[in-house]
Amino acid sequence: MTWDHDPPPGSRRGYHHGNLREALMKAALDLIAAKGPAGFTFAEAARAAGVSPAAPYRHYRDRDALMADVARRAFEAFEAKLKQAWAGGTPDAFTAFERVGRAYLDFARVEPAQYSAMFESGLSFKAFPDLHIAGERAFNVLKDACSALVAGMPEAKRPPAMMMALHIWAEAHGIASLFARGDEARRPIPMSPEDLLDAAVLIYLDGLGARPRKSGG
Amino acid sequence: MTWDHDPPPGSRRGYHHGNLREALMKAALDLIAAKGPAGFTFAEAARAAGVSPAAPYRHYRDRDALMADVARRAFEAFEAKLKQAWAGGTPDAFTAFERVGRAYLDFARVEPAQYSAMFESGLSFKAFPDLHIAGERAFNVLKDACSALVAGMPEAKRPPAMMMALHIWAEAHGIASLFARGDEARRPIPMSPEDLLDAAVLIYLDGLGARPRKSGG
DNA sequence: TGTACATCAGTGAACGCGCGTTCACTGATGTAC
DNA sequence: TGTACATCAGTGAACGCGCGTTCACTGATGTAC
Repeated sequence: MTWDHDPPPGSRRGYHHGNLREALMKAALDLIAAKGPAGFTFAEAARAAGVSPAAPYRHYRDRDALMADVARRAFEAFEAKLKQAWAGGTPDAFTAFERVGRAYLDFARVEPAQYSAMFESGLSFKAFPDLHIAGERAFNVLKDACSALVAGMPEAKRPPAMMMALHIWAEAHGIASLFARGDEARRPIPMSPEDLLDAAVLIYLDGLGARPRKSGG
Repeated sequence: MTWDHDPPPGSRRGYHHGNLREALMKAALDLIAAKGPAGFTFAEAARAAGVSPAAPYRHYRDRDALMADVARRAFEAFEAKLKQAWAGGTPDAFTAFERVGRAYLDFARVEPAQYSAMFESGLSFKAFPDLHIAGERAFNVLKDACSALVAGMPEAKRPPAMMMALHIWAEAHGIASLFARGDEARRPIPMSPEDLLDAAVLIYLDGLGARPRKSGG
């Protein structure tokens, strides 16, 4: 057995990097975290990965292609987190739904660079269909949760899950990008973003008549 | 009388530009509209304004200072539009409130570059206090509208205007930046952003118990 | 009304820098036999 | 197991380019008298 294919971090590498794609994505995320979604260059990512400026061209056509790959992977991680929070709607849809909301903001906070890559990179969905698909899949977690949440309501009063999901998404994204970001552009508010979203979701569900009545009102 | 101080657009100018500050801001807005908030340089703005690359330094310390001035002016225009839509809460607070929501999205749509400058420039509020103040003033229009809207409710059930304003703002901003933007990063949805926000506000106000009952429900 | 002078708001040339991209190349790896 | 060879994934030097910034300068404007 040999460790050549899996060098410990920081070890000397030979002529071939071994996992440059991965290293470039990590470098890109670090640079996004430090300087915003527009704040990295192909050359800089190469330097951070410890290779010559020409090396990235073996893996990506240009900077945007690298960015798109980063964003796609971010959407996949985001989808996984939301799914995990939903946990099949256990113990009940309502509880699980609130957990999804908190998971949304959590992701934006813990992984601001990934959040930026997904929503602030300015990449065209036409140019990167994979990205579009990955984004849809993450959104569908939210939409399915909405469906499950209102499934118990009488059909006539049941709101469209699509509309509901768009409302919740917009609220969560608005809060994340205005009040929960990690950089200097964050706007200070007199409460936590999590509490703010929690309250918004409660009020919204009350408005729909979709909240289980616990003690009247 | 002379027209020297107010040259018709396109006319030949002399050695002095006459209104370079204004011209630079306009150039910046055009470039933001074309290439996003990160998509312009000091040199490019100078070129667009028809002056040498050194000229802007007589008016702005650097690119960020120009950007901040653009954003500050955008906030002022935004505040004016929201105020105009609110129109003192006439004919009634509820009607006026919905008008403010539509005005919000309208601004984001008609002036995507200004919207970008306000919310996606990534400028630090610490570094540009004027910008912070201008943003607060625009926000206060929304907050005052919220106060007026819930003024008729019994005090015990009245929600805090600050929370309410943050909720509405986040929803409007989320919709604007996800679904109503002018560039390729817009996500297509099966309804108009205006209708989406309208519905969200109605449901939210119902949840608060702040909507006037017209025909039961 | 004219003149001298200070100040303002431009010019244009120059600089160093980092970026994107190409190129011929080369070391390492995988595979056919 | 060994060898020849194709392919892969890097190097490093080079290029043209636009940017930010500085500098001595200069034309236009405003003002004191």
